[in-house]
Amino acid sequence: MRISELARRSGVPVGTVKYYLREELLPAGEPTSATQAQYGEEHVARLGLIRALLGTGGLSISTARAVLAAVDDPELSAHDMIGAAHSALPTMVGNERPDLGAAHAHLRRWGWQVHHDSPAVSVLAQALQALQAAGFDTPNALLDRYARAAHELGEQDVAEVPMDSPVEAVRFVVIGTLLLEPVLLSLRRLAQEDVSARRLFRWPDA
Amino acid sequence: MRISELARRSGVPVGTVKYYLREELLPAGEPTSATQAQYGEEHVARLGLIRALLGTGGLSISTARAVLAAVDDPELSAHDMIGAAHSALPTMVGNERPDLGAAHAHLRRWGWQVHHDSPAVSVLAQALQALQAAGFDTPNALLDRYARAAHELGEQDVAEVPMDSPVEAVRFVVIGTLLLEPVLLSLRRLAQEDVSARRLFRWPDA
DNA sequence: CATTATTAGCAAGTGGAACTATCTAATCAT
DNA sequence: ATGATTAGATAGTTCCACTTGCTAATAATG
Repeated sequence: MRISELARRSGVPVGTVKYYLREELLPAGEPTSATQAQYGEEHVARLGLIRALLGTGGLSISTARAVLAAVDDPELSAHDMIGAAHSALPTMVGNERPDLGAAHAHLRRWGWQVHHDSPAVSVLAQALQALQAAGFDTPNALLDRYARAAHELGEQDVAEVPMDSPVEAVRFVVIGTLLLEPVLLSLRRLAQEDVSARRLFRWPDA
Repeated sequence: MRISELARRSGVPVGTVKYYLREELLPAGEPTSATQAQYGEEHVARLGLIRALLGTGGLSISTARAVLAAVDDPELSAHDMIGAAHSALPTMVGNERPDLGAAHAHLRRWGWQVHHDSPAVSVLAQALQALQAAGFDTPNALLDRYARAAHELGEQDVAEVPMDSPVEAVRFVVIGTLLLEPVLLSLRRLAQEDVSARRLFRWPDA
């Protein structure tokens, strides 16, 4: 398959395919001459993954490159995998490092064993800070409930990782972690709608 | 307080404050002359909220404007509020409308009462499509567990909405829905880390 | 074999988003 | 009255994810 067919099959414009090649998101095809290369089914699948990461996953090109590198790495061993996957994932931090104190206090309260400098801790800390800056109170009870729900999900996520193949496991963790996020968020919103509809939520006629 | 002090207090550069004024994210101050205006504490707080929405919340300027308009609207009545809040929230869709069939099938299975054309349904549908495009299998069992966790959170979210003041309620729903999202996502990742650490997750020595 | 289409690879351009800088005329602070 | 500050407007900047336009080489077709 040549580039134009690859473009047709994947629904990605030729120019964009070339761009992804340049950005090393998509591996080069097998060159058959100075101006031609062959692409296979794996390229079609890879483009599907790339579009999913960039679109729904909301990743930048450079983050996607890191994530895909993790997916490709056959050396990635075991428990480090989740760590590697997570550190390849986007942190959306950007600005100064937030105060990790509150976040660590919560983690201690829940007895969670996590790396002290895990990027997710920074994200949590920053999110808590943002809530505070926005004047939104976050009592422990609320966070505890969120933590419990998150922990149930985390257990299920980890339990489902296919243990027979490291390559598949990395794929599973990286993609599952990232692409299930919008699923989770939209389900939460839909659940809010459902609950509020069920309660026929109304004000006492202001 | 004049603009330079407002900028100092909030940590937002003067030029950016002016930009937010232009974009109608921040209400104008009380003008004291043709070239001067007074700002108050509410402006400082509002800037905190704006930065939280734009930064941690990941909203665009135009989406933030819609969200803030919802927060400001004292008319917004009751159960419509959650709907209004949600429709003001970002959909991150952008491209063509996805096939809603699968999403609706799940919602029917769960017996959730949601608006057929709720934006969250589109987000869910698109996320499911992205998973499929990425070659990631999402069996019903997995989604069911996610739905159950999400529904628990949704119940708690709705139960905590302060019913005594419509204005506060809108604030709570909009900010809570948006700014707790990164909290939830980071907690899920941390829970994954915790679970995988506990299991001393290892391969059988490849 | 001649002609047309396609391709790899590269450089430059585009459009949107979120600021950031500059300027002017008015006003304030001392 | 002299320097600092401000509102308001316009223009410029930076970054990002493409997109366009090229060239020289190769492939497909009649």
